Amino acid sequence: MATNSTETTIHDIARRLNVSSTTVWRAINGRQRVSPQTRQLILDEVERTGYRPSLVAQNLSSGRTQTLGVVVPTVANPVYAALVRAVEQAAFDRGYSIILCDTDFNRAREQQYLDLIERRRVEGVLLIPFAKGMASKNTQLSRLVRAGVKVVCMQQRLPTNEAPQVAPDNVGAARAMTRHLIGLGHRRIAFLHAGMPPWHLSMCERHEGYRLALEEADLPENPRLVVEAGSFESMVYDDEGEFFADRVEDLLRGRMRPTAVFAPADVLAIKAMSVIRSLGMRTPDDVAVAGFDDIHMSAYTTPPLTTVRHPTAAVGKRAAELLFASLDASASSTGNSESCPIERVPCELVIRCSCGARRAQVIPT
Amino acid sequence: MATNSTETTIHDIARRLNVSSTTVWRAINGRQRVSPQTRQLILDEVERTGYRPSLVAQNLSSGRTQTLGVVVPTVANPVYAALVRAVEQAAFDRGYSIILCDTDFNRAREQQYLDLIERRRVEGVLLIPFAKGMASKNTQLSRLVRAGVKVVCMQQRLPTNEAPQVAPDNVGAARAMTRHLIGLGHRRIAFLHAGMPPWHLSMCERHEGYRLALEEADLPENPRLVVEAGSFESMVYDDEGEFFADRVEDLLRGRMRPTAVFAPADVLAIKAMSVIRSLGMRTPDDVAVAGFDDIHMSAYTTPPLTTVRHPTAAVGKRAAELLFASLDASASSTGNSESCPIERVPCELVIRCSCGARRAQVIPT
DNA sequence: GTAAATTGCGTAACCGGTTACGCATCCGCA
DNA sequence: TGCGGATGCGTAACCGGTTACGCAATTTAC
Repeated sequence: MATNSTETTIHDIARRLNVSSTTVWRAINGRQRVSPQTRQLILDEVERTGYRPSLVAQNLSSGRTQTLGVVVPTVANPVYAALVRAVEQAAFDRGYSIILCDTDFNRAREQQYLDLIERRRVEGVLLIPFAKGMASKNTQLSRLVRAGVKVVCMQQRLPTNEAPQVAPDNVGAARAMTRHLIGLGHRRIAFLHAGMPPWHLSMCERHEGYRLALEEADLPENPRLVVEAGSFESMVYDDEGEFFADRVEDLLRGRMRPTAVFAPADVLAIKAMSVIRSLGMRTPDDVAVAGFDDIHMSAYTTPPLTTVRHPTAAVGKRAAELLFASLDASASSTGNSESCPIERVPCELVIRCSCGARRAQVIPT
Repeated sequence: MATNSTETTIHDIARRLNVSSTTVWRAINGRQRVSPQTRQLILDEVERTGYRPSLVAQNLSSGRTQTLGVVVPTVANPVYAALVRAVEQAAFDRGYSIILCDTDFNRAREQQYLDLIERRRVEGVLLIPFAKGMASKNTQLSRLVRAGVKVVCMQQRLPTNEAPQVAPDNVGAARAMTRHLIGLGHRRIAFLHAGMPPWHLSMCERHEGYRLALEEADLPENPRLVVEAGSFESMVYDDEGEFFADRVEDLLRGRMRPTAVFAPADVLAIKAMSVIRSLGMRTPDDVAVAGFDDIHMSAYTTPPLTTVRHPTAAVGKRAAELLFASLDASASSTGNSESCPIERVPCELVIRCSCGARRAQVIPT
């Protein structure tokens, strides 16, 4: 029962003009023949009353909601925000709306959202899967997939392989960056691991790239240079920021002092530079720093940050394309592919001063 | 015509159990009496089939969509992202979903989104009104308001006073920060204006606060110290970043060289510090820098940025509260308040090193 | 023992837009 | 004059959940 009084319906217009609502529909949608006079009469009335067809009703009768769910740990993270943005643009171009679901790194909330999304009958879901306790089975997600809702993961893999994924080439890019550092003469390169496996798989992939590059160069990986610097959430919320600072300080004060630090996220790298400065050391003279993501601010830090350019726009766009392709396929045929490929988007190295470069430079990997 | 095959409805369940769909409804919603046996039979079947009621159908029949539209210029801006987050949390707590509309600073897109939002029959809209050409009448917004959709503005005022607004106390906070700079002995304080009036009213308000503080201290405002440093969009997208850098460089190289720079947004302040460094000057020794917003990164810049803490969480939360209050009122009575108050949320000064402080300090305004 | 109230459940209509079907009416053409 | 087809429009049912109404069966009350 509509509480709003001022909502004009197709039936109101029909009644006022003594025609059937079907005729009004035809006049508005121009799909079937209506006499020019009747059409004009109806369009005038539509104009006069400011009638807008209800998408709620259209959705119900068409069985299509033209809506996607976008589930992310937090839009406060600039990388996730960029992904959301890219996805949103792609959806808008296809006439789809985005329901934003910010899970706040919270597993229960994620599950609640996935349930809500299912009840809202969204056509597809774009997911950055990341929440405490992710290792266990994602019941709601499995439900969704079984219910025929298309799901594509971005940025971060799903431990269970239930949905196709689009992500940056974390291993390749981290390897290239580590190679770059080795090429600059660094032999003691630290890695600031944030996020325990298997929660944050992309961090693990970047770690893998780091490891591979060391191996290639016959440099044994030194466990004392791999710092478990706290959970990823702590980067975004300051609460545990102290823990991170303490770990980095331990690293820099220890006997195995690195000449370079590779932080697998710019937010971490920037915080690391802040710690370095607070210890009276200088970047890059005493310690070189490299990041990952190339968030907007990284070009303006002191010194500007050498980093990996995370192709957020490309990842988001590609994920949306994959999702729409999947929707189109299931609309036309019984497209039951069941394959869940992982697509990798290449990254670039952005060489700036934090590793000693004089001029900024962009290198494809 | 539903294309999905696997969608269980309340009628399917009813048919399978030889009861009416009304009975199924009653068993699920527990609002009217059903015999224990029938209830159990139905609940078992619901469980077995994994039935989830369609919110699309519920929305149509109830006339309430439990959905809000959130319209922002871009989630790439950390301040807007923080507002979206706060709003999203508040909405989630009330069982509402958020449709995210990123207008990309684009007027036409904003209008398209507002139209889409109206057709989707959202119950309310939270808007950060800001798009090129905003000075002209916002036709779609007026439509919405007339159609009875509740609108609350955040962060930024609407030139036409059509909706209540929640915003930080820009004037008061900018005044307090300018006072602080004056108190430190600065006499030539520059203001980096970004965004021509009347597009970016909050920038203008901050400018007003700056002006008031100067006036109080009997310091005449020097037009050469007020730099029109490009549009706000240029801060977020790098395209015109050069223009900003050039203007700041002109300022610092000019004969009226300031001893302090007040940038009415942290992203601007951070870029300004980057320019200062590139000119071989130092912050705060040669030029002090103050920002506005206290984005997450500002605590980790070199040097850490003195800034105004923008109460994004409070603003977003309050805006959502106002919107819900308005929805509740129109549901119960004919609540036709027609008043569009502007609510101001107080800010704090966050004193860090970029203005010469030794210890970080937070001061209420 | 009968009236009244309660319980359990079905029917039908509604929310607003969409669509299959069918029936007049009108036109062209032979 | 008659036939085929196009034109213009209305009827009714449907999408899936909700709800007013009412009826029969059972329980309670006096």
